[in-house]
Amino acid sequence: MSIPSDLSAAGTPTAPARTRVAPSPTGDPHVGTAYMALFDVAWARHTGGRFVLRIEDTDRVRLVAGSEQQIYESLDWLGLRPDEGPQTGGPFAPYRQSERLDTYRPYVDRLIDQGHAYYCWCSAERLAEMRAEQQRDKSGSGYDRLCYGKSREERAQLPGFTETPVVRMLIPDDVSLAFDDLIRGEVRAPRPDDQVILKADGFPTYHLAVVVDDHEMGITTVVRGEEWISSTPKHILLQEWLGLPVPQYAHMPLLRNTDKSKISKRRNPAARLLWFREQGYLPEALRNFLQLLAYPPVGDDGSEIATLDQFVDSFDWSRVNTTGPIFDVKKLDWINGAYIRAMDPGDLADRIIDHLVERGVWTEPDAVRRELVRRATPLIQERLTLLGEAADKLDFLLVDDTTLEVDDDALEKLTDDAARVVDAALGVLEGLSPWDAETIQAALRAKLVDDLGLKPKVAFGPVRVGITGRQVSPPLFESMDILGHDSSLARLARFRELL
RNA sequence: GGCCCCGUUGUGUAGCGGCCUAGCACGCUGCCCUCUCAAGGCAGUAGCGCGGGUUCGAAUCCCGUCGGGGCUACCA
Repeated sequence: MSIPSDLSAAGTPTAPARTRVAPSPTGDPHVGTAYMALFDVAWARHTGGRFVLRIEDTDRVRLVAGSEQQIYESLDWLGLRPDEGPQTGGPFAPYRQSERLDTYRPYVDRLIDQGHAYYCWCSAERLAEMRAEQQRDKSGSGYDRLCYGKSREERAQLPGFTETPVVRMLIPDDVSLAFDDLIRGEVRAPRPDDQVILKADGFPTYHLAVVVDDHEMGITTVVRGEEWISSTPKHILLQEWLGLPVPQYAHMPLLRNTDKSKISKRRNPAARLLWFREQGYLPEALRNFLQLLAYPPVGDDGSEIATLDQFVDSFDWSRVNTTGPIFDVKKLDWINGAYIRAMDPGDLADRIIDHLVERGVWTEPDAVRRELVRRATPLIQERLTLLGEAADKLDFLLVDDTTLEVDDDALEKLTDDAARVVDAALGVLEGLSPWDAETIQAALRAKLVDDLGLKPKVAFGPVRVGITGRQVSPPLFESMDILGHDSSLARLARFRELL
C-alpha cells in the first residue's frame, strides 16, 4: 500500500496564502489567465488563504473596452471566482491599477531619493537608434545611461531629448540574478536592463506596479507564467530597495501551440477563453483539463477525471512540471463527453437549451418544446462531445413531419428492399398499442426480421431514414416513442412516396 | 546575437539509481457488443533527442551537444 504523498505536508501546517491573478484587459481573456487562476485557487484554498483578482490596466494604449467584464464572466463561468477583486471588493480596494496611481508615486520618489532610480529624457527615436546600433555592433544591449547623473538642463543640451521624462531603475553591477522558485527550485535569470518603472504618462510599468501592489495587497505567492522569469531579478531588486518582503514565486510552464510556440490567439483559437464556452464545452470539463496540464492526475485511483476539491486537497508545487505542455484539445473533448455523460439528464437538457439559445441556434423554446428536448436528451447524452452538437442530433424531432428533409446521401444508400420494408413497417405500426419503444421494437422485429428474414441492420435502416431523415440517428425506437404514433406513421407514409 | 528556461510514445502524464522487457490516459487501428452512431469491453500501435562520463547498475546523477521555447519595449 502506498503512503499518502502529502503525509509530511499534513504535519507541517502552511500559512494561509494570498495568491493573485493579474490579467490585462487588452482583449478577449486568455486561457493562460484561467490556467494561472486555477493554480492560484488551488494553492490559496489548500492553505486556507485567499485568491485575489487585480486588473493590470497600466497600458492605456492597448486597453480594450469590455474585456475587463469578460474576465469576470469567464472566471465565474469556470468556477474560479476571486475572493477579492474589482467586482467583489475586498480590504485592499481598489483592485484596478489605473485607480491606484497615487500609491505608486511615493515609491518612485523614494527610489529616486535613494539614488536607485533616475529620470530619463531620451526620446523614443534615440532609444530606437541606440538599439539599432547595438544590433549592428553586436555590443551589449541595454540602455546606455546617457541621462544618468544629469539634470534636465544638462540633458536638454544633448540630442534625442524629450520634455516628458520616464524614471528608470539603476541596476547595480552586483544584482542578484538567482532566486528560489516553488516549482523549479533555484533559478538563474538574465541580467536586467535599466528598466523603466514610471512611464511618461505617469503610469507605472508592470514591474513597479506588481511589486507595489503585491506588497500592498499582502500577496504571499506570485503565480505567473514562465515568461516572467527574466524579469524577476528586477522585482526582487525593487523589493529589496523598498524594504518589502519578497513573495514566493511560482513560474508556471507556458501553454504552447502545436508548433511549440507560446500559445497565441493568432495560431490557436482555443487561446481565447471565451472560445470554449462558444464551442459548448462545460466549464467543469475545461477546469479538469487545465488541471491536467503540467500536473499529474489527482482523481481516485489516479483517474484523470477529478474535482476541483481533489485538486486542491492534494495540491503540491513540487508536482508541477517544468515543461510547457502543448495545448491539444483532443483530451478535452473526451473529458467533456465524460462530464456530459455523468450529468443528470434534466440538467443536461437545460444546459443544452441555454447554450443553443445563447448561440442563437435556437430561439427560446416554449414549454412543449422544452419538454420534448428534456425527453430526448437521454437518447443523445452519451453521443455528445460538445453541447452544440445536440442541435443537429435533435433536429429531426423538432421539425414538422412535412418539412423533415431526407438526406440525399441516406436515400442513395438504401437497398431495393426499402419500399417493401416501409410498407411492412407501416402495416404493423398502424394500430400498434401501446406506443412505446419496447413494443415498437418488438413489432418491427417480428415483422421485418423474423417474417421477412432481413438482417436487423437492413430491416431498420429504411425506417430510420424515414423517421429521422438520416442514416445515423439517436436510437430509433425511442425516437419513435417520443415522436408519437401519428407523426411516426405520417413520416413513414411520406417517405414511402419517395421510394 | 546575448542571457535564461526546458527535453519520456502523436498529445497529456507516471518514473526521482535496481520493482522499467518504461506504467496510465487521450488519440489512432482492429475485434466484441449492437437498430445506425455513440457509449462500454478487449487487444494492438508508438517513447526515455544524441554523445560521453559516474556507477556493479541510469529514463533517473554529471558534462557536452543538438533541438525547442522565453526574454531582450515608456506591452503585460
